[in-house]
This record gives sequence, structure tokens and C-alpha cells, in this order.
Amino acid sequence: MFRFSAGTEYAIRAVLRVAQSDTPLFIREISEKETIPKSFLSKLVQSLTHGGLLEARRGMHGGVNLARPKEEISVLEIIEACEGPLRSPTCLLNHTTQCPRSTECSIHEVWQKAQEGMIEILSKTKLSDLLDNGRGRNGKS
Amino acid sequence: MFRFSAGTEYAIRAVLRVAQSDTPLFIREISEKETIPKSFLSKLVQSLTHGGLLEARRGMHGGVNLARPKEEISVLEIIEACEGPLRSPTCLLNHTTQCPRSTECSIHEVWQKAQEGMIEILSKTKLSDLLDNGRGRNGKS
DNA sequence: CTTAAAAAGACCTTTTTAGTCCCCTGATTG
DNA sequence: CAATCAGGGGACTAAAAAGGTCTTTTTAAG
Repeated sequence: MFRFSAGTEYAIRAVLRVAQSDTPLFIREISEKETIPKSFLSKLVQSLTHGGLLEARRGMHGGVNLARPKEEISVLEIIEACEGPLRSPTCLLNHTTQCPRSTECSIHEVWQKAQEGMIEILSKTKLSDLLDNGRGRNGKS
Repeated sequence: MFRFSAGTEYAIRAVLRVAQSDTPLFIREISEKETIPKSFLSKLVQSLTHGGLLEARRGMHGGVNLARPKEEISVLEIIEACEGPLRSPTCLLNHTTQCPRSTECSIHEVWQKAQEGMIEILSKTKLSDLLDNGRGRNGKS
């Protein structure tokens, strides 16, 4: 139904690459391995470093690594870093915090609930959960 | 996080208007009451009639009404009618049904689960549920 | 056959997405 | 300190999607 934008998808792939590496990776390397346009990836890495998910160092021995442990970085954070913070809850039907349409706005509640479910799943899923997959379960609820 | 498009939102409002009326409504009427551009609304109504949600009759005593009872029309159907059918599950990371990237694709599962939750809520919510709101509960789970 | 309403499709405008390009800044090393 | 290699960051662009208009056609009722 809802799909990630190309940028967000690239970002997820890039972060997972970095998470799997012991040493810093160059943007160029990630770009090649994941076939993401280098200059576009560069932008995404900027967003991710600003978001506090990645750290990047310049110069010859530079490269990108995780800013925090795998266990503490959620998929939701990656999405937010790329697409901007989630919009605060507003009336679905007129995009304000006021709600002049009394009857119709009942949809608001439903939508809110649906979104909260999704957000919970995405925020509970950490990089470490994605990486264990297939080689040893970690018994996550 | 994810927002309805303007069209989908208009469609929901329009369908709710129709659902509240005993007699058929003209597109013009809905357009005025909901302040939706008339010719744009006209398109949306077409999508909704094609989707089997609304019935429209032409001519002097024409207008739009529900094609099925309020209890049988879900919010999800409205969304699908406007935005096309939900895409079938594919690998999140490369948009095919194959999944060449073994490790990274674990994200697929999570995303799938998150979407299913949302879809379930939206498909269980019928027009009747939205209209009862505030004037008599119907004990829906 | 006139009138009123939806259907349909061509068209247009604005916004968003996806990406490129180029120069700047910071670190390393000879 | 200069060369070089890496990321930072802004301006820019092309293409696609969203949002909306306009005009003509079809259908139904009086």
C-alpha cells in the first residue's frame, strides 16, 4: 500500500551494510555494492549523520560507521531521518489540529490507531534484529 | 507518517456525505458542502463507482448513492478505489518477488507485518462504524 | 427535443522525487 | 605546506506524480 521512497530504501540498505562491517566503509564502496548512485547516497548519508544514526569521517582513512550500537537504531529512525519527522497528529480531514467537521472526523481516530500500530513495529525493530535473521534467533517478542 | 492524498481524503468525505443521505446527492451538492473542486470530485466519483462503492445516475433526477449498505463498505476499499489496488507483496529492497539480497531483506518481513496490521484496521472499519461515532456506541471490538 | 446531470478524456500546473554537479572543508601524508 | 582523498553542502535539473481544469459526449427525465 504505502511504499518507501527510493531514498529511504537506499538508506536502509546503506545502514545495514555499514552495520555489517567492522571497519568504516567509504560512500563509494557502499554505492558500488548496493548500486546506489554515489552522489545521491552522499546526500542520504548526510541526513543520517544529522539524524545521529551514522558517523562519517573525511580524509584518507575516513568512511562511515554507525553512531550508536546496532541494538539501539530502529528502522523508524532511518525513515524519519530521510523523510523528515513524522507529522504531529492533526485532523485527518482538514490537516489542522482543530476539527470542524464533527461527524466525518471519526475517521481520524481509526487512522491514528492504524498508524500507531505501524510506528510501534517500526520503532521496535532494530538493526540487530534485521541482521540476526536466518543465522540464530534472538527470541525477540 | 503516511498521509492520505488529497484525492483519497476527498473521496472519504464524499462517501460519508452520501452515506448520511437518504436520497441521491448531486456531485455539485457534495462539492459545495465539502468544498471539493467539482470536476475533481467528478473523477473521484467515477473511481468509486468503478470500484463498486457508489452508484451514479445521470439526468435530471440523477445523483450519487451507495452501491452497497454502509455496513459493507470499508475505509480500505475507498483508499484502494482511489489509489489503485494495493501492491502485492514483493521484496522490499528491490521491488521484485525474487529476493537476491539475503541478509538485508529481513526488513521485508517487518514491513509486511506492519502493513498487514494497518490493512486489517482499515478493512474492518466500515462506513457504519464511522457514522455512529458520538451518537450511540455499537460495541465494536 | 431540451435540459440537467454524470462520464470520459485531453490538457495543464504545481509539487515531489530522484538525481547530478561543482565547489568547499577537513584529514592524512609525503 | 601542498597534494590528495574523503565527506559536506548548496544549486540545479529532469522526470514523474499529484492536483485540478475544460470540453465534449452520453444518458435520463420532462
